[in-house]
Amino acid sequence: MSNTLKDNSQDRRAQILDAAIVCFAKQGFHLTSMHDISAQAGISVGLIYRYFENKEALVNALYQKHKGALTALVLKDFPVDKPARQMVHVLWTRLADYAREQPRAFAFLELHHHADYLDAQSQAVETRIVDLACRFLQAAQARGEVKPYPPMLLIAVLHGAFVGMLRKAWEGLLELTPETSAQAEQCAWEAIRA
Amino acid sequence: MSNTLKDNSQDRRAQILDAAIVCFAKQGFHLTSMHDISAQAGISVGLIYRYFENKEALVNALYQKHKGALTALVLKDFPVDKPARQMVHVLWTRLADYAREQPRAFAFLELHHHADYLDAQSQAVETRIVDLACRFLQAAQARGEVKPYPPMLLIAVLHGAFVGMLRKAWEGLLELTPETSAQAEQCAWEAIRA
Amino acid sequence: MSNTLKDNSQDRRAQILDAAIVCFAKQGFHLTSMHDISAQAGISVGLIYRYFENKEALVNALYQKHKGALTALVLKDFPVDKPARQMVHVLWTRLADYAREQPRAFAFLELHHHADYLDAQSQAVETRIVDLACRFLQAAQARGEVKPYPPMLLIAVLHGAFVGMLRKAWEGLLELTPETSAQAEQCAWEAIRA
Amino acid sequence: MSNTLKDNSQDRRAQILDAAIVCFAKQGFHLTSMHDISAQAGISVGLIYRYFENKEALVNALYQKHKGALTALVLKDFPVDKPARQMVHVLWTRLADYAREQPRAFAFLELHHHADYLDAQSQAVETRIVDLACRFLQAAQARGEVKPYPPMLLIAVLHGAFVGMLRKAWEGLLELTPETSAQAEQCAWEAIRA
DNA sequence: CATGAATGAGTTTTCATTCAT
DNA sequence: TATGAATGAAAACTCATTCAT
Repeated sequence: MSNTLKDNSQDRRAQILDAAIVCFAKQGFHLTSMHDISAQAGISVGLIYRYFENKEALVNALYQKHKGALTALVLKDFPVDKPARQMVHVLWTRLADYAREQPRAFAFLELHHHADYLDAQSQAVETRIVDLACRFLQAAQARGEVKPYPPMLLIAVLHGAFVGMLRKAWEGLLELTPETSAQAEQCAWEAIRA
Repeated sequence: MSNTLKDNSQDRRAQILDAAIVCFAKQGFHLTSMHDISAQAGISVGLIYRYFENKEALVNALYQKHKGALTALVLKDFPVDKPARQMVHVLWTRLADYAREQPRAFAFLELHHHADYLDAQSQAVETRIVDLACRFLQAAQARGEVKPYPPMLLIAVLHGAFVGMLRKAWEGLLELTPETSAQAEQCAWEAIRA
Repeated sequence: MSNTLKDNSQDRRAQILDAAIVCFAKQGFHLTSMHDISAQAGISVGLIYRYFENKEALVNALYQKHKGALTALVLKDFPVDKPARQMVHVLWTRLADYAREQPRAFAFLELHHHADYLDAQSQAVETRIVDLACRFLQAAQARGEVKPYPPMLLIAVLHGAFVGMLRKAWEGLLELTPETSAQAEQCAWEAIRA
Repeated sequence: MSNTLKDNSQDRRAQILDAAIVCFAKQGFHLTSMHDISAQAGISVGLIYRYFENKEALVNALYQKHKGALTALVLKDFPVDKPARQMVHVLWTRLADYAREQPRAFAFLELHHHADYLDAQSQAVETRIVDLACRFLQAAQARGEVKPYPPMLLIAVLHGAFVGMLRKAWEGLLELTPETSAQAEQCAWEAIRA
């Protein structure tokens, strides 16, 4: 195929990103050296720079990739016109699925504080999904299904509850089973329902 | 008096810790250099090492100091035998007061990910308060006031909701007023109530 | 014909050398990367190594090529048996023509300091022309036309004056016109004439 | 003394600058690593950065120091109102003295091409002395002592002749004695005299 | 007790050169 | 021939920590 090169190139990129997320999830951005990533990927340090301008560009590409994937996963056929309870259910289970299947990606996205190195584009990815969530919540408020509080507050509570659950699970303090996830979901729903 | 030395010593320690929290809250652990802290404190770098073994010991001392202070503040005359709703109210308002009055301490404690450098003792401080909270919740569960879910899950949701609220406020996406705080508290309560 | 290969080969060499001189004249040896040269030539990096052992061999080939070309140009039908004034005139105008027509080659040859990387052969090229000039000057001295100083000194003054003029022109401090060049030539002549 | 610290600091700076000029004169800017300089100075690499922001700041400080010293040396009690021949004599002998006594400084200043890294201030140092020389020459032209050519051209020829002489001496092609220097001076004078 | 100069290991980044395709 | 991905050594620069004063 004529696009073998392109494919190889994409493979390398993906390989580096995969290595990076292992390191970043485990140690965070600042404790991860470019050498760590190259070693994890089984390649030389210099090669990373053929694919990413620098460490910051790499972490931003990584953020955008996974935040984008998570967003897409959550929003795919999202039950926009269904009752809020069902939206919360879909949201929660999809987040939980993602956290279970891609624990490192989720850890990277939610466990660490990114403010240091995220660029405007990465921040925009986050902003976009928050805006979307706001609109859903406002619609639900209009239908009287959820509390008439600032939508951003409800998002904060929902998101915070989810992340709180995950953190305790990561710390080994909470066993994360379908049952506990469902219980947490119920909590989250009751937190915001009218 | 021999006490003068001790006092001066304590003053110095406090002075360094105060400088450190300014830096850590603003830039995080890894982006803060010992020189940053010494400059903020108006002393020399070397002097910090008379009071703290190394950077890690300093950050642990800082963590324990503020986590301890927060714990003490929250638990002071805590309405142990009152209804859960009231306990949540006291908890929430005390946390909110602390976050408002000691924004840097709260940012340091909750904004950053500490797993890298916290030692066993620091983790124990956290463990202690979580255990306490568990007991309160179990009592409330026994009284049928809160959901019969794993107490750790309820704690995760409560804590997560509070931190979520604060994060959005820090990001400038949410105005944190007594009213919004009260609304969030109501959410949190309904999240866990039976 | 087997010549086609040879010719292509020579073309490639020339193509690379042409690209190299653009880069070296602009940025100097150390700031020019092999990738810069390959990009300028529109070929791949690896290909350069089919024609030149390494970067140093390339710069030496380049030096010898242009120093040789300049030498040939200056010496072509040089008025060996004419009065020194006329020799200086021919020398000066040919140097000036070359500097005008091949500004990059001249910049490369005279603007930068080559001592770092020039090999024996490159230095020999320079030596050869200097020796030649010495002989001309000694003949002129024998005729009493130029000062009876060490010929090398007179060469140094002549060459230095020319390069000095060019440098100021490169720096934009001096407009280089036929008139100013002629004036400088007159200076140079009077510098060495008996 | 209360300024022991200041003095030590100045000593260190001077020590680093001294080491730097040895390296830069020998190898040029790009071939000299910060480690080379630290080794030459007998100190650690990191220490250089306490005294100079970075390599570029170091080379600029060095340039300004020596260009400034040379300028001061040349201009000290310069025979401004004396005949041009005498001015050329003073100029030439002082340059020659400096080149003999501070060969490395002179090599650094004149042998290498600085355009890459010199900052505005360093360039201003050079500009200032050239402007001054222009004024002297214009005055001499007004008195009919030197050729009525663009002053910058005369400067180029004078300066070029001197540097040309020095280069040949560095290359070992010319023995630089008081006599040859005087001869070159005579050449230089006749180059520009009316 | 207090300073801050000094160290050197560690980090990011570049680039000449090689080699499988 | 020709490519350009891959390597790894070396460079600039940082910073926690030490120690002479």
